[in-house]
Amino acid sequence: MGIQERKVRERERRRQQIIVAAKRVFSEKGFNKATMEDIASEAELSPGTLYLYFKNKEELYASLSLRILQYLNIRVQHVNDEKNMDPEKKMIALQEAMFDVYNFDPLTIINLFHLQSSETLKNLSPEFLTEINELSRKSIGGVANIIDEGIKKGLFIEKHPTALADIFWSLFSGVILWEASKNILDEEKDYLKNTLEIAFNIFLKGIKKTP
Amino acid sequence: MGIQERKVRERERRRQQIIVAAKRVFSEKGFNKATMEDIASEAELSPGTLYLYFKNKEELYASLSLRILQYLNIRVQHVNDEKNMDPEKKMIALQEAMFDVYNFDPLTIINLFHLQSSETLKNLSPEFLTEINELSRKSIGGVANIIDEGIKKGLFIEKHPTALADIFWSLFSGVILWEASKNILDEEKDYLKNTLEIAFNIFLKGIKKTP
Amino acid sequence: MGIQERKVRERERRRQQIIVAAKRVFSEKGFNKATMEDIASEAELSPGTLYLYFKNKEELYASLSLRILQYLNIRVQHVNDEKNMDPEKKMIALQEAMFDVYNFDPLTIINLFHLQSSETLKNLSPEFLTEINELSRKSIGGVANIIDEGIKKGLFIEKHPTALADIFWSLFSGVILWEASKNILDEEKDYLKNTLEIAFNIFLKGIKKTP
Amino acid sequence: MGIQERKVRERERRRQQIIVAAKRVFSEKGFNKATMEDIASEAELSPGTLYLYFKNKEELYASLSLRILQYLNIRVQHVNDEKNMDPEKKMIALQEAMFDVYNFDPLTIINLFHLQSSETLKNLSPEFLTEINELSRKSIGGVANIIDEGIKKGLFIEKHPTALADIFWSLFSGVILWEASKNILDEEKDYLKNTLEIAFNIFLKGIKKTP
DNA sequence: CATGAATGAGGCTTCATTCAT
DNA sequence: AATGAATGAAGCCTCATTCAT
Repeated sequence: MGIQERKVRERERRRQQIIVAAKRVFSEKGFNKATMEDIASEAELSPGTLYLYFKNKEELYASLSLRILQYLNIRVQHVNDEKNMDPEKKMIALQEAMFDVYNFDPLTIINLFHLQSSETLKNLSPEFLTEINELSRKSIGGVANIIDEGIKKGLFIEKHPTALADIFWSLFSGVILWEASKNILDEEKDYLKNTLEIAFNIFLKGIKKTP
Repeated sequence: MGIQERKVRERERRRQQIIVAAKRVFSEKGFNKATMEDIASEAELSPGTLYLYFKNKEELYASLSLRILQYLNIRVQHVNDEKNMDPEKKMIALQEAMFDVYNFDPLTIINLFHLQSSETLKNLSPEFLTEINELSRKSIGGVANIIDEGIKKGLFIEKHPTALADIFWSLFSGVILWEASKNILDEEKDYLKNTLEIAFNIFLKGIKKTP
Repeated sequence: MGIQERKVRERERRRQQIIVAAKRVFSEKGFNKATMEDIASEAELSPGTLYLYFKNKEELYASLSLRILQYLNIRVQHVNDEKNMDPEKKMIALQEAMFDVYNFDPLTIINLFHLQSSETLKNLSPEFLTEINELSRKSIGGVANIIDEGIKKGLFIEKHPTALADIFWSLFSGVILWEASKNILDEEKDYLKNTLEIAFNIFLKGIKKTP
Repeated sequence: MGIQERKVRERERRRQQIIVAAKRVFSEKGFNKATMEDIASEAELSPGTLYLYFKNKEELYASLSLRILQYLNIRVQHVNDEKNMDPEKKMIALQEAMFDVYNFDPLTIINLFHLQSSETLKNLSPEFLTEINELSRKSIGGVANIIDEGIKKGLFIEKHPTALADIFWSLFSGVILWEASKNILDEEKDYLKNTLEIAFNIFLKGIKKTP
């Protein structure tokens, strides 16, 4: 039995090893410029080995995003499930959750938003599209729930909650992508955290009903 | 001289012809899946001809963005230059300007944001990077100016104006990319305009000082 | 106009150039061991060029067979169309026709039979399968016609003409493949022509009704 | 010693297990599309194990043919050894023998003829080539013997007996391959047995001297 | 200027084979 | 003996770019 378990653990470890390498390479070069060879050598494996763990380049790439989306999802639902917390507090908790997720793995979050805002999406297999789609919907649905609660309690402006949740999501991804992009344009200091905080504050203030 | 001029005009016309084709093809397939062959045949030209007008595929792609950025720039400066308009009005005028720019050429705007939020950026020639960088800075600088004015007049919250301008920019691009992406994920109705308007309202409300 | 024609001619010439090279390489190495690189360098072209004329390796391979099958077809129909020739004479004419086709391009005939008697068939695109199928059927149908005529005239044994035509075809391809194979097994003298003639004689004698 | 024997027996059993699996997989996919992995999993073994019993893929493939050739050989010699049977009867016995061999293991017979009529032959190791060559020669030699007897007794036409035996062999393999191929081209009914019988009859009639 | 055929580098992927356990 | 994960060589094919016409 022990032997079986160890195999499973080793397999998982190897998968991780590849994922870590892929994350680094994809982040540095982007999906198209990154080669499987690059990733293999970053992972100190042979190219063929990658295919024992991932069906193809696309699936490897999408795997990164799936993991982080799942994590994000859990965090959003967590906030959602708090019974005795008022919507505004929940929004702040949400902000913290998204911060955490970002900090947990910034490269992958950037990858995810790259994926979501790019051509690559068009070439993904339908299964992956569906999976990503569902996970995204779930997360945004969670956000929409919280906002809806606020609307119903007369705290937030009366707009379609999903639209507001979309805007929340757009703001988050927009800021992250734009700051990442600025880092490429000129390697200036990284203002991300600060900017993100201001952005969230503006959003919250913006959706609150004024008395 | 007339001949000289005509030549110049014809050259410019041909360039346009290519740009129009490129815009369509890049929008449909994304940078990497679009081939020079695709663009050539869309422009009813031969592949070789493309290289008489653009150094390479990358430069052709970036050219699209440069044009729209220049236009956006002009519109932003216009708003900026209004002497007798209070900052809040200017923000609304800005919103309208960005709407116009988007409507003027949605595909290219999406292209621009794809470019800005993507791997492709990394592979651009330094010259292009600089040019895009400068144009973006100028536009955002214009936005920052307007916001700064509002801050100085005690109308807007006291945050770094450039940070706020970045957020404004991020929100705009974030919403556009996310809506475009949703269109890929599932071909649902296009809520872009509506969402964008709500987003701008929230932003404006969010940066206004409450009495 | 001349220019157009010349282009067409040159294109055809280039196609031939590739076909000749492919024939040689496929004959020498067989479908699977032959690489596109091999063929390209035999044709003194770059690998990419092959793909301007043939969709893929498979199609290039099958093209060889199609050409010879078409030629064979014509020859068979020719014999078939002779009005004033008795069936036995026609059978002999048929034999000569098949000889001619073989002599016209032995390598390709061997290729054809290799193709037809091999696994490769299974991996061919459906279109090619259909095309080869139809051409083969036509040829064999022609043979069957002639045999049928003989049966009706009471000259040949009363068996299903298609079965007899199949046997005729099998004998032809069987002898050719077996002799080719013997040439590999040990480079002995080439008895093909002689053997083929005896085989045909036996066949003809075998299907003739004895008084 | 008992232990020794059991080991040998078990080793042989395992070899059989692999051969059976290989037969099935090669028949279904052909030599090149069949992977060692396929065969291993069909045999419910790991790929590595295959290499404990066969030097490589090629040798495994050829092994199948060797076995059936040996069996065929025995059957042919049997007929050959009949003292009190006239040549024509022997030819009929031969036909029955070949039928039996085919029925005993049709897939392998088809494999054998595929091998013999294909590119794969060229890539076989010299040792295997020699072995197959010798076995084939023996079988055909046996056939030639019988025919020679018939010729000497004035029953069969006066052609080189080996040539006639080659034709006999070609006819047999030709019909089998062609019918197998037709089954691929269009999954029509299987006329093999019937066709084969007619073919043999024609051959026999064709080589008999007419009074 | 325009063409478009040709190039050839390079990527993804497969799979026979090996070897540590 | 058996395993099966890992290897890495090699093949097919694409496509940005060039250049002779």
